[in-house]
Amino acid sequence: MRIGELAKRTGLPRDTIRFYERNGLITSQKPEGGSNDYRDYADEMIDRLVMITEARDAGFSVKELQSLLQHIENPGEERFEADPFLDRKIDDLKRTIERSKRLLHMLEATKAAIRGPH
Amino acid sequence: MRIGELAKRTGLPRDTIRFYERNGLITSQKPEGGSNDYRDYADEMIDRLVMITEARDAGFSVKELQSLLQHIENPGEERFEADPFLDRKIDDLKRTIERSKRLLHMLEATKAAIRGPH
DNA sequence: CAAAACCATGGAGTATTGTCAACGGTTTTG
DNA sequence: CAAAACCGTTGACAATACTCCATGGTTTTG
Repeated sequence: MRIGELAKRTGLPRDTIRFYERNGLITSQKPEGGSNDYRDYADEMIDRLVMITEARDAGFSVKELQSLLQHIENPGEERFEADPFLDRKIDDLKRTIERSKRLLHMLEATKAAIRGPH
Repeated sequence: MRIGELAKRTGLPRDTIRFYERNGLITSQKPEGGSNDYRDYADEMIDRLVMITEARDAGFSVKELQSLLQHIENPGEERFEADPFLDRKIDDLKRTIERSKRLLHMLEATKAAIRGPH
């Protein structure tokens, strides 16, 4: 699949996809002896981009995603051992969820206060 | 309280506090006929900055916080009516929480997969 | 009272995350 | 086959959120 189709399927602009690729978040194959230099994307990149978008929206930076995807793709080495990076990200996420819940309750209380007692 | 103490109590750098003030997130009194031009901060600004930090960490932009704090401070006008801005922010927050939970489960699954079956 | 610590302002600098435009080549389509 | 649609690269531009520095004045401290 070429970049235009990938863009259509994920809803992301082409330039954003290229940006993520430059930063190692996704990969493509460049046809060897072809007459063009168009990137060719595997189907899996669709899900991957959707996941990347979710993670970005959840506060993960591109740099964090580089490491994260690396760890997910390439478990290798530290099998049977704790992965400090993964553990830290999991903790961050838990804290983010708690923080968001606190904020949510605050906003809901504010809303109730504004509407006044009924 | 002057900016140095506020910085110590909130853990934020002075420049960040000034930045937030420039952007209308907090306020201070400038002594009228004094011999200096030092800002004077009320105690409430401590909690306010803590809340701002939480909201920033939860993904709120400074611009959003401007509006949000305005709405919280100044309910006035639309009493007894729905506040679209507040409602939208509440929805955003709910979506963020769900998104983060999905991601959390994914990371935990990844962790389990890496550790392998026991 | 002098040195150290603190404060203000203005403006420059930085990192992150895209987004856009220009230019030139390739593919698809009517 | 010509125009439209697509693709690549490079480099500029932009918004956001700080962060730092220079300069100069004020307050605190030993």
